[in-house]
Amino acid sequence: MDKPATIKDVAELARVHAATASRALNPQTRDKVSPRTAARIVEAARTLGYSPNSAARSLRTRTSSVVGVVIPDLRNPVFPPIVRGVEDGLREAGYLALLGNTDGDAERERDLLATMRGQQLAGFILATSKRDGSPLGPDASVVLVNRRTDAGDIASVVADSAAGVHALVTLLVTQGHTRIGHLAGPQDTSTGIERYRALLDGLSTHGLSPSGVEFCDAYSEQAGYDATLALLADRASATAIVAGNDMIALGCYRALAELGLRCPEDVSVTGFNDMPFVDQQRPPLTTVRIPHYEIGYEAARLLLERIANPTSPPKRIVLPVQLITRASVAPASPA
Amino acid sequence: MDKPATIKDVAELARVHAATASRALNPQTRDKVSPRTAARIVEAARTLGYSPNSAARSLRTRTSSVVGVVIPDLRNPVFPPIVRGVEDGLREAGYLALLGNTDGDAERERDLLATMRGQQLAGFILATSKRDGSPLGPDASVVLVNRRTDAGDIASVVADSAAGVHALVTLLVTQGHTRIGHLAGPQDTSTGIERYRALLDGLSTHGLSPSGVEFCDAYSEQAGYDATLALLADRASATAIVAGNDMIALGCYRALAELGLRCPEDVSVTGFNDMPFVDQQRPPLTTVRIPHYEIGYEAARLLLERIANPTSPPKRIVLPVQLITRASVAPASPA
DNA sequence: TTGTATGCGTTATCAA
DNA sequence: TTGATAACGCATACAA
Repeated sequence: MDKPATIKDVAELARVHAATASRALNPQTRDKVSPRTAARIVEAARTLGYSPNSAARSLRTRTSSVVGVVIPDLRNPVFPPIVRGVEDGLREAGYLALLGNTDGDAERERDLLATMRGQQLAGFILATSKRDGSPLGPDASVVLVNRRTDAGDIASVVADSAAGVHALVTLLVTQGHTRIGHLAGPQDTSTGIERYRALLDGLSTHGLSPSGVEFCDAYSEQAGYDATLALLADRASATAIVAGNDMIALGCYRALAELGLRCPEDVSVTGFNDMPFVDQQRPPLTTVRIPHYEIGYEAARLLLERIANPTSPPKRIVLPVQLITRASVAPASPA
Repeated sequence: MDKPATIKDVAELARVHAATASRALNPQTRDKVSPRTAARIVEAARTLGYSPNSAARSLRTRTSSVVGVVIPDLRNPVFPPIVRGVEDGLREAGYLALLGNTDGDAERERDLLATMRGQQLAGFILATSKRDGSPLGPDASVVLVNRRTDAGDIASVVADSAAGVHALVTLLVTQGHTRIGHLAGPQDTSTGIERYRALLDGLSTHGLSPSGVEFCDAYSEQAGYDATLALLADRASATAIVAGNDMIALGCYRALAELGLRCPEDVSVTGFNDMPFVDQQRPPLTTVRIPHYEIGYEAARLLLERIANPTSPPKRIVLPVQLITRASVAPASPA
């Protein structure tokens, strides 16, 4: 077992030509060879421990069983379950995931995609958050995660952000809140802008408008902290705050504590994502659970579908979300 | 820009032969071509947006710029920062990471490595936890993370578990604890066994032996919960519990609460890893911080070193850990 | 310093 | 149904 066996070795052992061995070993073309010789070839491959050289195959077929997966930062807790779902979905079809982080930097993303493009990848799953630009040539198989192009000409898998925000708004209104502020996520991300729009929309169906909106420049605890201070400096009257995501909500918690405001007695707070451990915060956070793993899994399935059938119209999958009610929301105080 | 430019296109545009273009574009052999023509070739490559076909290159050179990274489960919070560090370290050298999860399943690991082996990878970074067996042929470049072979013949990067455990023991003893129990991690993992041994060793230097040891079959909250019940059923006398990691410690928290025991008043608890959000638990957890990102980064550097120089003796890097003292440890009550 | 020739392992086309 | 042949794009030993 010095050098890995090639298809030629297999062919020799099975006393056929390499081309025949190739046909027998390839599920696509197996029926073009007689069952008897096919069995002999498969047997030979097994005894030799043959595994095809993917470089040679890629060179010949101009594709591979590897998919590029590009995300902003794996340390952001929403991405691990997504990537895990992607990986599981890919592996079922014998595909592997090539992972890259961009930190939300457009230049890093360009570099990374350029590097990946040289790798004969079968396709891409992009979970980067920026909304602008179609990142790859039209010939590439691409699935977007948590992100859609305005044109809608690229396949995508997203959670139903709008439904989640509407559920939050309905919950708050039901609890008697009428002064509802918003800590919006970055508006150059599709989640940020979608949730903001959904909030405006949801409030208006109840005849309300936001009691202040602050825009965070990042989905970070610090940005949430800063935005909360700004929001409550302008108008201290909001009795409920809808945060763009859980990290922002945690920053909001800290700012409220510093201002001497209690949650939920003085101000109700909601998040988005249902990150690990937000159920153990003080108070446990009311939020919207997104099926991260399923998003990744569906994205992988969708990409494989597109690879198999590139001309089919690009699907857009929207997965349902779930309202998770916890102690950070209480009825509005009569004050 | 229909089909990607090949080296032949570049050569044609620069009015040289493909071989010359290859030499000029390859850092290794750039000095074998005159500066003037080299500049012309580089310029041509740039205008054509040339990027080398990695499949062809791999086929020719029998290697690639891709490294396999194998972990148990990306959703375990210790791994994202490690993988991120790996990725950053690799990218500095133009390498990419092919990621795979095994769920700690030996068969899945075998399958995955078999699939990856067919991909002409330059090397492997293995963060799987099982201790047994050398997973790949001796010819492969491999770096182990959080794991060492008993033989020590494979390069590895680990945190100094023993020092961390010793620091915890010293802290507890200094606080007056003499009855210290242990919720050991799985003993088929190197971290589990190392921490257990270090605990025995650390206690013995203070003339103590453990006040009960329970072995968890997984690094999970549930396993920690079960083990705590078992530990305190046998002997309710432990005033401090050293958990194998943070997840086990959280399970311990839950079990203590259920038993009506207060932490830290009745029982002090320590964890290991300093996962996100354990500083926000009730009480905030005393634990040992492991430099996860740096471990990944150093693993990547070490692997690249070995790829460049395969015959050099395999290094074993041990990174320092840091004791994080929080409210889950209090002086032993005189009871 | 540059050009020529060859082969890496596989698959697709063509012929038998 | 099988065999022969060529080509994918690149890097290198050798010749010029």
